[in-house]
Amino acid sequence: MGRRKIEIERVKNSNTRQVTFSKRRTGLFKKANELSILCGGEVAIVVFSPGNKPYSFGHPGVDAVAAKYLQQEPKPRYPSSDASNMDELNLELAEVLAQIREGEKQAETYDEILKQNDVTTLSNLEELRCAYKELQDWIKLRLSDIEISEYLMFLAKEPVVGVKANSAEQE
Amino acid sequence: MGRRKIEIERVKNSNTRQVTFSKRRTGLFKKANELSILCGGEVAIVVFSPGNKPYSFGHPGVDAVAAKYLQQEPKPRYPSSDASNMDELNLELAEVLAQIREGEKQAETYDEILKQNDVTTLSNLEELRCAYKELQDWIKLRLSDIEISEYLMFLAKEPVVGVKANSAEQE
DNA sequence: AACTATTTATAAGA
DNA sequence: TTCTTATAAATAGTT
Repeated sequence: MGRRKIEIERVKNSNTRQVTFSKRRTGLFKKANELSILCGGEVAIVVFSPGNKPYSFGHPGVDAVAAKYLQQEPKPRYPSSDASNMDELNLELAEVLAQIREGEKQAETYDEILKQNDVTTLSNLEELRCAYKELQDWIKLRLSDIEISEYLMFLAKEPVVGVKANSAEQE
Repeated sequence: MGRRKIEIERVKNSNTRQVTFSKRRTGLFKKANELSILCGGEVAIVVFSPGNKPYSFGHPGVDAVAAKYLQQEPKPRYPSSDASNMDELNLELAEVLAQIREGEKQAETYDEILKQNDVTTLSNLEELRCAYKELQDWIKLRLSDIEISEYLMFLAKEPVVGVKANSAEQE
């Protein structure tokens, strides 16, 4: 998207990396803003620069996004923790862990393939690579769901932490 | 950026809006991914579709970035609950997340090995198998870390973390 | 889900 | 650093 095509890999030169970060962060926030306006969706972004400086963007704000997320959940989840609610949580947690275990079994299957050393052709290797990729994607998906709920829990608990207005983009 | 220039304003047609959302969300996440790789930065995005479905992207993970973001906030941010305890929790959580991050990098390394299709000898295969096994162990470790962090959430007396099953990913 | 005509983002250069 | 511009990439409308 510039004078030359670049590989997506860590930019070696520190200075160039900083410049790239600034440009692309601007672009990312612009895209996020457009998305929220075009589709009426809510968006929150937090990003750290190579120099570890935090930048954030949110429409209409991270806390609002969190509130919406929590609202859409069908089950009441925030009463003073009584027994029945705890049971409910445990059930949900058990569900997820069951899924995780299921995935582990899948992983073991792939491992079995690897243990049979008769994988010699490239086509087999490619097949293997795909299976591996699928596994990774599955894990990411699973983790992503867990992470989002943890993240939003943080935010819900913390009304003070909003997303700063995205002015002063300088670094 | 398409057949015609469009104004940045709410897309009126519901169907078109949904399509636009899907396309642009994909683009946004791709950009975020590129940014994190090119610049080694950390990125987290939470976005809601017009149909109110949540999507998230995080490198190394949404909660990891969020925790880092929250941690460096200097101001007291837990007015009602015990501040020192909450800070302690945050620190513990951050530690776990740091370990997770480390493991993710390791996983990426293994993935790189697999992507290079020039693995042809049996010795290489054996090496590959070991790498894969290590990855599996790492995954198990990581999953137990997640359980720990959820447990920490419990200890924080927080409204319980609801983990949402991620079925029906279609939108 | 694919396909392109265009618009938009941006890498390198000034 | 900020602006410019050639080029790569994203995407709006179409099939």
